[in-house]
Amino acid sequence: MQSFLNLLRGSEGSGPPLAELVTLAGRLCRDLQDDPAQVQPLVSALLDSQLRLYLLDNADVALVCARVLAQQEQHQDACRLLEGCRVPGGSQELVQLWNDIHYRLVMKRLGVATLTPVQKFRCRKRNPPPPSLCPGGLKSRNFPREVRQKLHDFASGVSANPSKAERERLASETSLSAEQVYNWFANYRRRQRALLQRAEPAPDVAADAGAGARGPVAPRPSSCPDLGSGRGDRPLWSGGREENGPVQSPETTQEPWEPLALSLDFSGDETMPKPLASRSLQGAEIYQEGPGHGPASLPTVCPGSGLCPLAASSDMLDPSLAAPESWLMSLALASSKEVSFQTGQLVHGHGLDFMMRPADAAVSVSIAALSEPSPTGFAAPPSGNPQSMYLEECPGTSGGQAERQEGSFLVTQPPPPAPEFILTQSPPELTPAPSTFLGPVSATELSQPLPSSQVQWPDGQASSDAFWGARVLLELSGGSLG
DNA sequence: GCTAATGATTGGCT
DNA sequence: AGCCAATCATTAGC
Repeated sequence: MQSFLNLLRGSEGSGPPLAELVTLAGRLCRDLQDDPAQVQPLVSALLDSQLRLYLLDNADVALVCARVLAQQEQHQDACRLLEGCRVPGGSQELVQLWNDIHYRLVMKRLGVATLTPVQKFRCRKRNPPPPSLCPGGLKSRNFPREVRQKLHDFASGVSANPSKAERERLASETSLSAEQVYNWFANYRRRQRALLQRAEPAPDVAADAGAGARGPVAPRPSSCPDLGSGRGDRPLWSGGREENGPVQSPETTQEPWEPLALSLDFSGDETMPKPLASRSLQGAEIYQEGPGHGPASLPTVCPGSGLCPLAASSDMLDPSLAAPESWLMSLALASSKEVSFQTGQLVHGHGLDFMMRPADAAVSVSIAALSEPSPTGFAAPPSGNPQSMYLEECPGTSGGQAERQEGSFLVTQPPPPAPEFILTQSPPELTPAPSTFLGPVSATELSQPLPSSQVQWPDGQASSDAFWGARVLLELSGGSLG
């Protein structure tokens, strides 16, 4: 120490110091930084030296000197010192010290002993470190947008549970580490679940039976790569800041529909394509046929020009119907577009079975969900009190005088006095149409623009089990179908 | 300044 | 190792 001070004094006035002197000063500072009795005179000598500008280009010298100044409450001097030093490549430690100094100033000003993380952040924003300390500037902690988009696309389009090989590939493609990719997907899954749980207003007891909330991801059919990881891994259609997944057609992004609050309880069934489920109750849209079975092959949602405007007023819809019933309904509607209603006709499509039955009032759609893929046949009408909602065939675009779109329905809210929505406790049989309801469908009416239909929902069960086994029993109970 | 989103960490569990 | 919940620190958007 003393020999260094002598060396320092001997070097003054003779031009720039030797690099060795600067290096020695830095090493000494680092070695003595925890010894106040020695570091104080060292710092005084360094700062009093005519060579201080050179010495302070050493990161350790600058660090220790500024720290000592800060400890002596000479914050302004410490900051000026940090602003003046030219450490090659910058220094994280110096930036940290810069921040610490400003934290102390803020604490002093506010009269507090500590700062919250947010207060520290604001302090850093207001007092960015000098460029000489961080030449590259402050980097955003968040991943670049393109990176997040890529990860999100993978999560929504392929799997939210990528294999190790997939994660490594994504890591190389995004310049992230494998651990970062892993964390991203873990957070993604977790937050998608949280999103669903938050949007879930009422527990569905029946739906929860037999499927633990933390159960493993339901196996996905090989033909359904899109949905593999379950209830939480699909993006909302238009909610939040998340980008839309690839399932959504470009057209849908242009629609001004309000995102419907989701209230899903798949309860172990993780195969439900939530976006479709929620969207199915939103606005005018039709489903176009898609190949194969299962949600991944669901028809592409596209806005129908007045066709099938589900949910005349979506805000009246009970969010608990957003899925999966509504989604099944959508499937029903989608599939029903493919057929003409024929009494007794069995229709297969999209993994669902439909049967058209003769009746004399309205269309009753009963949905029963099975846990196994449905072969043919029909699900027994659900027991208990089904919830009911009403469907009307789409009125189209011209003030209700629409073209007939066979199988295209409009979900309407029930007339008053039903306050909330359409979930009335009704007997398993057909719910009588309200007075303002358009009423039963006659054979002749079915060939007219606005046949009415009524849908009965099972209580709970449909939302509990796998979509794959869902059967829809579409009972066409209105008149004979000419 | 507030709030929600985001990335990371920790500890427990299988 | 992989997943989870809880939590923290940071950040963007308003």
